[in-house]
Amino acid sequence: MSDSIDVTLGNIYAKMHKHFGPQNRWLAETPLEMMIGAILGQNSSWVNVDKALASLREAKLLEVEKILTTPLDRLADYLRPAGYYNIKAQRLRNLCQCINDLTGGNVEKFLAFDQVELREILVSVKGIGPETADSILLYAAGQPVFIVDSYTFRIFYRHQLLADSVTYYELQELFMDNLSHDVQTFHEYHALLVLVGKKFCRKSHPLCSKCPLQEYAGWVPSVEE
DNA sequence: CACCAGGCAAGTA
DNA sequence: TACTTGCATGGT
Repeated sequence: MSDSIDVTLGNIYAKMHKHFGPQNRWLAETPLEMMIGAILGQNSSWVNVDKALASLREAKLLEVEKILTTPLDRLADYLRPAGYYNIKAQRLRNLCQCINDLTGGNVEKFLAFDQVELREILVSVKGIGPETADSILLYAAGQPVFIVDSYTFRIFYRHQLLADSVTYYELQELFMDNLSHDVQTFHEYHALLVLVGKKFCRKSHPLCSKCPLQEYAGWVPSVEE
């Protein structure tokens, strides 16, 4: 077909990268801070997560031991700006308890577990689901896993690039089967999807004609053998 | 004012 | 298994 366009996940990435340029995403100062940020970021804006992280840092609570020993209601108080502060305080506790149990509180050792094993450990922690686990794997452990989030679903669904019934793992598999497993690329791809989602693919809005991915709407991404 | 933000677990049928 | 609901502050 002379008028067909080549729709691959690589081309979609290239299109976004050309439109927005490279992304310098926020990165926490330490791996533990990354993990905490991943939990605080659940269904919350990062502006507010940063405030919570800053107050934790100010109070010198960014340590496994401190999070385990600080009274839950006091810990929760620092988390207020991030929302869901009671639940998130407990979730931070659960993660730190897990790190303590497995490696005596040694974060480096904890993150050095084999990728598959670490993922199983993470999702077994109450309060850590698929996306939070993958965020920790990519950003804190430096493992090449693709993070699927609500923006990823919404952007691809709205452009009719996938059925609404696909699961987290099916979509993750699609990306990981068709992209090179490169940490930096996965960082960038995810960041660009978040950007496109915020700018051109918001909830309760129709397909946006200004979206750089608009020309791909209705095509089925070709898959490598 | 209404709506939304880089989810997750628990409850219901 | 497949929905629905609670959690909560702060920005647009």
